[in-house]
Amino acid sequence: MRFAPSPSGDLHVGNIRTALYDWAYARHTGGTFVFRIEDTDRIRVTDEYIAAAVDTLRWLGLDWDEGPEKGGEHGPYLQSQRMDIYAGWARRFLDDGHAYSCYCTPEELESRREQARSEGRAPGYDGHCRALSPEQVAAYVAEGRRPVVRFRMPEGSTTFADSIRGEVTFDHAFVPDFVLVRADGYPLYTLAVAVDDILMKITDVLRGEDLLSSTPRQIAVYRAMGVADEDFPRFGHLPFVMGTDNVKLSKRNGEVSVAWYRHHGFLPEAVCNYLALLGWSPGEDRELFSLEEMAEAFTLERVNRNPARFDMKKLEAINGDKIRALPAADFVERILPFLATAGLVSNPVTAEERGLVEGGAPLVQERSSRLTEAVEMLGFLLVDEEHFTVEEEAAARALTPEQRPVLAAAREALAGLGEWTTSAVEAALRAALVEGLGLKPKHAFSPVRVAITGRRVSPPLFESIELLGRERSLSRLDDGLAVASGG
RNA sequence: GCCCUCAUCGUCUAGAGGCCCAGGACUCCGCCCUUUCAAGGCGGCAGCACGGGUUCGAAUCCCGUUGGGGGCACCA
Repeated sequence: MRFAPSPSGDLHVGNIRTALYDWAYARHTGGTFVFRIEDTDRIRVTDEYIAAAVDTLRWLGLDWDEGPEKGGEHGPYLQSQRMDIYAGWARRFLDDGHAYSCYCTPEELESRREQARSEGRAPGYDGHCRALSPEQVAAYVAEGRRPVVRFRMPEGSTTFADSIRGEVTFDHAFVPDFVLVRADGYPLYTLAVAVDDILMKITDVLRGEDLLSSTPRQIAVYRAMGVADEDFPRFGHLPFVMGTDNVKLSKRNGEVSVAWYRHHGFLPEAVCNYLALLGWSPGEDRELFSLEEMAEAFTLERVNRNPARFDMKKLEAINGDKIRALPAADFVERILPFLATAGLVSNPVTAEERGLVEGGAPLVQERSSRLTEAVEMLGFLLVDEEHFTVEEEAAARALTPEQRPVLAAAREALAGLGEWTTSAVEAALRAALVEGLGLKPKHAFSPVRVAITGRRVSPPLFESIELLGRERSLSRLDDGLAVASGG
C-alpha cells in the first residue's frame, strides 16, 4: 500500500481518491500505509508544499504509517533526498548492460518520432544507441553530447495480475527502451519508483490507470535489480475520475483542488464518502458511511473498472446529509472558523457571540448543504447592527408601500409583548397579521422576514426574532417601515 | 497509426446464469407537510451500447462491432 503523489500543485480530487483507496486497503488488511513524495522532476519540493499536502491528508482524516513528518525505517520519503541511491543503481545498470548511454538529442528523437508516426510505425524509441561502437561513442563525446541512461528492454513479454483488472499482458515489442537518467544527471520517475518500491518493501501499489502501460517497464527494472518475482509489489490500476464532459477531471472542467472544497464548506467526511463512491461501493444499497466503516468494508474486488464522472450535486447532497448528522455542538465548532473568516464573530469568539451562534446554529444546520450556507443564513443575527442591510431584491419585493400596514402591525404587536419567546412572538404575529389583517400566513410574514433578516429566505422567523432580541427586532422593523415608506 | 483498457437510468452504482419485464442514490417533475427555504413523506420520468453465439434460461459467460478512456516523453 502506498500513496505517492507528485508535487505539481494542490492535492486534487483524483490524488485523494487514490490515497483514500490506498489507505482503506491498508487499514482493511492491517498493512502499512506508506506516503512517499515523488519529486524527481524538481531540485527539491518546498516545505510549504509538503506542509499543505500533509495538512490536507490530515484534514480528511487519513493517517499514514511511514512518510513525511512520520518517518519510518525505509526513509527518507522524499525522492529528492534519495538522489545518490538512484545514481548508484543507474551506474550498476550501465555496468551490467541492463542500460546503455544514449547520445540522441531531443531534436533527433523528435524528428524520428515524427517520421515513424507518419509511416504508421510505433513512435517510441528506435534503439538507435543500443549497440554503439567505441568509435561512434568517441565521436559523440567529441561533439560535446551528454548522454542519457536508457534502459535496455529485454525481448519477450510481461504478464502481471492487476489486482483490479486481472491478468494484463504487454508484448515488449510495444515497450520501447526508456530513459532512467537525464543528460543533466537527474534520475527519472521510471528509475526512482522501481528502486523505491523495492527498497521500501512495498507490497501493493494502487495508482491511476495512466500508469498501467508503464508497469511492464517497472517490472523490468525490478528484474534488472535482481529481485525475485514473488517480491514484486502487486499493482492495481484505478480508473480516472472524469469531469462531466467525460474528460479527465482537471482545472479546465471542474474544481479539482481538495483545498477548494475545504474552503467552500465541505466536510472532510463528505469528501471522503463521496470520493469513495466514485469507483467503489460497499454494496447493499449503502452509500453513507464513515472512514472507519469504509476501511472495514473495503476490498479490491468491489472496486469498479470503469471511470466515474464527478458530480458536484451528489457531493452536496452527501455533504448535507453529513452536516445534518453532526451533533449540535460539533456543528457549532465547524461553522465558527467560517464565521470568523466572514468577520461575523471575533477570533477568538466571545462568550456573547458564542451564545448567539449556539442559538442560531440549530436553525440552520438542517438547511445547509455547505457550511458556508449556514454562515450566510446566520449573518443577520451576528452582524453589527450598523452594518445590517436588506438585500436589494428582497426589499423591492417585500418592503413596499402596500406592506406598510403589515410592518406597522407587526411592530405594534411585538412592542407590546411581555414575554419574548418564540411561541409568544408567533402568537402575537399571527393574531395581529393573520387574524387582525386577514392575511394568508405566507403573505403576512414575508415583509417581516425581510425586515428582520434582510433576505427572502431565512431561518424560521419566530425563532429568529426571539434570538435577535426585542431591541434589535423592533429597530429593524422601524427601518423596514422607513424603507417601505419610500425612505 | 499501434498497444492496453473499459462498457447497467442524464450521473454514481447494486447485480457475480434463473430471486431482475433490473434495485438504491443524486438530478429533474408532481403532490403532501409548511411562516420562507430546507428537511421529511408519497409518487413519477429514465437504463442492461449493438450483433452474433453458449444455455432449457443471459444484464450476468464467449466472440465481434461500435463507442469511451489511457499509453507510445530527457513528465509522472
